Amino acid sequence: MAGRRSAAEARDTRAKILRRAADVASADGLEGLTIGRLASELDMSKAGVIGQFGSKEELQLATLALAAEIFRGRVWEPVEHLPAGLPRLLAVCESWTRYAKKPPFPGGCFIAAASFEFDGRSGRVHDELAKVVKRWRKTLAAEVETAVRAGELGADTDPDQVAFSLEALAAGANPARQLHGDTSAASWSLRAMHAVLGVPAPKAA
Amino acid sequence: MAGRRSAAEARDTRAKILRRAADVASADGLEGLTIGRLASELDMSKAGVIGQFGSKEELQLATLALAAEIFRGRVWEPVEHLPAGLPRLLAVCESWTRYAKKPPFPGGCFIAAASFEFDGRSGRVHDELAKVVKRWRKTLAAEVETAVRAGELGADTDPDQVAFSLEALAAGANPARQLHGDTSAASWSLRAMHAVLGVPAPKAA
DNA sequence: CCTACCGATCGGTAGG
DNA sequence: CCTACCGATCGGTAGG
Repeated sequence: MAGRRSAAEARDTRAKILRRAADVASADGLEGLTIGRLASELDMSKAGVIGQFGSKEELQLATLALAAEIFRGRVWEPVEHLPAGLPRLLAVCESWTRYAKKPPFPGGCFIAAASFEFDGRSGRVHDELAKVVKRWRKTLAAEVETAVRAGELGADTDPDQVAFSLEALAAGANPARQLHGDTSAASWSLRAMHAVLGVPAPKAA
Repeated sequence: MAGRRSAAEARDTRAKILRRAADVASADGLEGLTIGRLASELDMSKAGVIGQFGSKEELQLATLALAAEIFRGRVWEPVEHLPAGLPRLLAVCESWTRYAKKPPFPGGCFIAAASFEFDGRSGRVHDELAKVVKRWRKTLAAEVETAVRAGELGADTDPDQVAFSLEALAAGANPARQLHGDTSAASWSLRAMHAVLGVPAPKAA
């Protein structure tokens, strides 16, 4: 036991490491993620952890890729089948808000936290993060464009402006919930998103 | 030379350390702030740096206090003299946006970054940060209430909802500018804040 | 505010 | 994927 493993076992181990890495990084940041801590929490050796990835940076990139995949699975995939334009955009707001309210990681939305953590740095993690977020923004902006063409949103709507606003409002739910314990954070977030899209908010809660 | 210093010299040194600490922490986080790095950048010994504060946590708290003071000086104080309510609220949006566009620290707004960095942790830095942000939210919400009483905002306006939205939109300018290099981040932010306050945006840019 | 030092932990490697 | 190990750096202290 404890020697080299089969390819299938190695894949399992890799997945186990990444799950835990995402949990840790969601709370303590991608930089606060350390190989030694991961090893002890997983009852593995440091060499066993890092051997799967080669370097901490590769581990960070793989963790980011997992988080992006989970985000997509929880926010985009559930609404993908809906008609493009405003209906799907509103559904995204809802799945996004649900995601922010019950995040898959203990520290909340990983992407939002990492965006603020790495915005001032340089390197591959910064670059990859920028790519991931830009892709999501483009998805949102394209949806806004469709809604404008369908006449569901005003002709003077700026898709990039709307995409920026939605993202900022979604991200804001994170510190609101976790820093201040605001239980209404998700509902604030959703109502503000609705307002951006010109959907009237129901009176009171 | 290099022995004990007078009280006045010690104060100067303390201020110099904190300035640099805020610069470093704005880019690399309050946790990424290390005593050794600070010492070498300031051409001091580690003992000289930490001796002023006693522990890293105290240094983090002092850095946060400085950042909060600078924020207040750049965002609130310039508009404090204006009439309370919507006029002052709009002026806050402008000074806030200016602040986000030309931040006093290389890594952008310190408070926003720290909020996302520490929202999932516990301890004195988390608690103090929560206090600082809550104080600011209360200032905003009070201003909204004044505007509602003056009839400048609709009677069904929820002050906490508005405060949340403004803060999220201001914070969002940070990763937009630094992660994606969006030069329009500040203007997106301002226009979205205006929309929240029911102020019509000027057509196009 | 300095020198000199402490134990702990960092990322990572050699070799099996 | 483990043991055993590397140099570098971490936060912090003693003592002047």
